[in-house]
Amino acid sequence: MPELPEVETIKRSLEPNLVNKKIMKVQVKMAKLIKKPQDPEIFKDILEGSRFKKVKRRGKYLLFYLDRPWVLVIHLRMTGRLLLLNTSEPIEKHTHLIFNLDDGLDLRFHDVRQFGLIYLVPENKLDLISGIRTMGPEPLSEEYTFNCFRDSIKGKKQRAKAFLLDQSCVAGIGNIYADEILFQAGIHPEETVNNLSPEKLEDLWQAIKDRLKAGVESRGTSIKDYVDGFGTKGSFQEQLKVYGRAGETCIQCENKLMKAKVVGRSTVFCPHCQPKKN
DNA sequence: AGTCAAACCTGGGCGC
DNA sequence: TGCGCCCAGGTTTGAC
Repeated sequence: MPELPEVETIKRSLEPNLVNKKIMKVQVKMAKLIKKPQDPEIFKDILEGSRFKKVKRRGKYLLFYLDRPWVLVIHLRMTGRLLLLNTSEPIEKHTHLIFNLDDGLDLRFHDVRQFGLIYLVPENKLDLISGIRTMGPEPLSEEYTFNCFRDSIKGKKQRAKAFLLDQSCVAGIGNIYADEILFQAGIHPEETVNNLSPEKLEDLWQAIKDRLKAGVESRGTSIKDYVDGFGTKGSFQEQLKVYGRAGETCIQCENKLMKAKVVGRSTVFCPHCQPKKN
């Protein structure tokens, strides 16, 4: 479900409402989602009595720092949700984890497909989580300069779509934003990245920053499941130019948008505005 | 180094 | 209404 803009929006909705809140009780309803530590009782023992100090995002991961040297790390994968609700609210189906806080609110983890990942690791051992250990640069950070981007692409023979979806190349992009970025940059999803001209590389770098930034400003894309920590939908779906529009008309040239499988993911693009060189 | 299919799950939508 | 099939915002694994 959520890509960088959605996870960032969730982070922003949760942080002001979690900082300094104490976890009174942890209810584990589906232990298999807790990947570390293995024993859910240890998970509960460390969390109960802790206070949230800070919430961060890294790629598509949410990091909840505590007033103990431990970090709660959550990846929402496809259908995960984190919601702040009154304890009195009925517990919806597919709610797998509940944190009862000291102000009458719950932080609840809800996940229809049960793909979500939950970890509790020592603050200085975030590298135990392989997806974080190998995570590429944050595309909206100041450090993600054109030089940084160009270096990250140097020598790569992946297709453009594969590069964007590879979290070790650049953090946080998923299927929706990958298609939107490639359309904006005018790059065919199957173009090999080391074939791109310097101009096209610049376009791609700009498009990564621009589309992700626009997604954050619209508070994410709500197509099926995505909502922020208060259940509020985003609005970036209104600005999608290719994703979900296969067979419809390109907004730039009036040709028909094509659908293809690239890197095992459904991909929509305009063959005219995103030509392939070879 | 890259690509591909399968696996992990449930539910929605479609054709019949 | 029901059945079977395909699809879905992500990532890992193992085979080539």
